[in-house]
Amino acid sequence: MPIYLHDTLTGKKIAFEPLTPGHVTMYLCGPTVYNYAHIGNARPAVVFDVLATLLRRTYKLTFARNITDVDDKIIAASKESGESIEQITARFSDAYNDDMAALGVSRPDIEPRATRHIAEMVEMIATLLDKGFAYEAQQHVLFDVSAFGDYGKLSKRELREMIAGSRVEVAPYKKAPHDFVLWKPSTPEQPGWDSPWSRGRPGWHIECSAMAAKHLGRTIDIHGGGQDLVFPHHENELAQSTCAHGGAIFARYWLHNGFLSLDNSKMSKSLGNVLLVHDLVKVIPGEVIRLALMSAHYRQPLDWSDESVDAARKMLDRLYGAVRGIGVSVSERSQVEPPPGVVAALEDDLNTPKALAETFNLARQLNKSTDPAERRALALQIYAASDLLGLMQSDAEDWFAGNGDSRLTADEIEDLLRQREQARASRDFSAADAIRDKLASTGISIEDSPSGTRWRRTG
RNA sequence: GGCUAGGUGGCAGAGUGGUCAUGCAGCGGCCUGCAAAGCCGCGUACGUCGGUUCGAUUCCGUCCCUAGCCUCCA
Repeated sequence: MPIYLHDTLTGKKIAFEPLTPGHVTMYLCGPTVYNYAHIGNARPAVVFDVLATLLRRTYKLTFARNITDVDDKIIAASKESGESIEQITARFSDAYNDDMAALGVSRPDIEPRATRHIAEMVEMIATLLDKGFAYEAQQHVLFDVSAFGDYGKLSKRELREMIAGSRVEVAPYKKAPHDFVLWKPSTPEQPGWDSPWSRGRPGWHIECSAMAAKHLGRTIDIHGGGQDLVFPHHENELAQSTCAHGGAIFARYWLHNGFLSLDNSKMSKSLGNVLLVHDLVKVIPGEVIRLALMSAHYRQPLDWSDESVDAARKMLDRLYGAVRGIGVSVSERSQVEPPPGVVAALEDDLNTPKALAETFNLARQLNKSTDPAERRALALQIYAASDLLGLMQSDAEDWFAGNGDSRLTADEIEDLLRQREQARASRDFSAADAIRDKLASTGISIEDSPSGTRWRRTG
């Protein structure tokens, strides 16, 4: 079965095939490291992590996700805090990787940093100047949008419409409003690099073009990012790369994830409703956050709320509850082929909600079955599906032991359960229920079963 | 104003030209000392108005509404 992906450029879901048989190249726009990542930033990281896992089943994958470590926002942050730019970018890029790891996001194969690719950017800008796609003005270098006939094709905009609706303040050195900066001069206190045009720094868009070309080649298979990057960032990348590389196709498939809202409103600093992954992972299990981000199709809008988090937690409770008590080792689960229904769902443009539904169907079958061999086989299937999705990486017992606010230790709980078992054996049900109530009041719920009593933290 | 996506049952959220999504919540039953968990069953869901069709939630058009983008932004 081929993998189908929705391509923004053509607006269609098309069968995926890499340029080089057997080898896929993928580039994802990563963070600008001037602050912690918020929950909206985590969506593409998770989405493309799932895609990477899926692709690696069939292909060799080279996956690059950049780190933008030169940017006006970083300069501003440094000015504000007094912390050096190097300290800020080091601190927040480490934090980004830690936070994403907490969500089960694997490191990409390559994490290019903008500041280590200035030479490549300068070279690319020089090429664009040579070929007449860019011009120099007052120490700036600008891309001449009018020189690229396909400009607007990715974001499906007509240039004149954009100009009509434009709110861009036209800088005096620009020939046309939508020409964008490839290189801009730095003041002495700003970070800068020598170039033929000025001591300065690159524009944002050229960074990704240069890094993608260096590490993945002139034509990459998949280019991803959030929907809001389509214009202008990806449109501009597309223009630069195509023009610099003699018309070579820049990206063969463009993938964009939908926007995440918070309690049905846009996350923004001015509203003060920005949720940082860094804070969330302290109070919500990473898998819950990850599942919440996968509970809607990646191209759909997704609303983040206490309810959506709660729903994700309950879904995981159900899955862990099904496999609980069935001992499966890590090496065993890694050897099992994931269920065909789950694979098919993901191969159909990464339909994670459907993949989850398929997994829940397996859980129901497992719960229904009384045959130990069948139950075990189904548990392995559920684990294999979860491995594909990056979920259920905890032991089921640990999951239910959780880190709730109960003050009782596991030993104390087990001790109370033994007392309750004795009371039940002597049919002293009021004593047994008193113990159950006591446990419930500290956030422990219990379940009797033929094989003994289980407990879980619900607080 | 322009562009691009959407509008599915109490909620979340897939999908389809004509018998199943799935999860949560609710109701009834089974199981249980009672619960919990689990299992079984139930609820006449597809924004509006038209059109195509034997038949449309699914295709086409209109309208209404929502979101994102058009400016840094995942």
